[in-house]
Amino acid sequence: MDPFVALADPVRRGLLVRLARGSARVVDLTAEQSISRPAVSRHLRVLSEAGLVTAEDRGRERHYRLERDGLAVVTDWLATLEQRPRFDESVLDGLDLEVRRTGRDRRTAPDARAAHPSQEDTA
Amino acid sequence: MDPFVALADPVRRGLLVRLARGSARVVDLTAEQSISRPAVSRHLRVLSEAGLVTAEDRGRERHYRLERDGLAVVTDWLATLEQRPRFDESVLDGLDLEVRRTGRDRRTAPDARAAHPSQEDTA
DNA sequence: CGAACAGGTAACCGAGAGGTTACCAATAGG
DNA sequence: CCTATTGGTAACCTCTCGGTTACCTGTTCG
Repeated sequence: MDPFVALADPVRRGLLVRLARGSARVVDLTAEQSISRPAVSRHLRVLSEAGLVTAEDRGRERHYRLERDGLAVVTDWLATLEQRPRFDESVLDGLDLEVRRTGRDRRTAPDARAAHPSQEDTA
Repeated sequence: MDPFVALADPVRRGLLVRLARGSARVVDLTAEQSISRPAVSRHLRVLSEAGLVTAEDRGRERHYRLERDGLAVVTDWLATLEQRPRFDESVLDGLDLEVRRTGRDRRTAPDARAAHPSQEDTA
């Protein structure tokens, strides 16, 4: 299960916030969520399959716990996004505009658009 | 628009990854996504409303750019989750189990469950 | 043993997400 | 000026998501 999808639901985020304070049983989690217990149970299953929580059975009750390691895949992805490239194509992009304008006047270098390929032919 | 929801879709994440390399036009983005341009356009709108991208009109084309500041709300939330509480309730939780077991033998302190309130009465 | 409690699953249902095609406006450029 | 290009929007359709109620199993304990 995709952890990004798991985090998209506000109820599930609420459950995670609650579990960040410590493990809890399903009934306890349900009491704070104003939705039915089966709904909470399914949300917990999604979170579990996403690797964001783990469950431990103790007799007739099941204790869910936040699995912080599961957050790594999300934080790592975000970290790569925050890294700006060694050479931002957007400057290329602006440069491209200049070339094209010049091309309009000089009527040369029509291959300027090769910089950002818009292959309509393949589509 | 909820940035968490915006990040839940793999196509949108792909768009963000692409934009992390530099700004791009809609046709360019569409060429890499194997879905129709209107679909890409709507994804971009979602990302824009989530504050994850910004658009700049240049003539007839629109250049989308990654808005790294918009990621902050997500990363911040994740950061709070990763903070373990000064006193984890799960130890309380384990302690609670002891008390309850003792209670079973001694038949005393039935209010032990007050530690984790399961108010069925309110439901 | 039998009642109460904890919790998962199944069946069902309405709303919304995401895809497509068709259409439109605006700009670029021969 | 006329056509191609860019890109947004509308209408439509399907499928999944998230909710509920009903039902079941397993554990606890008087």
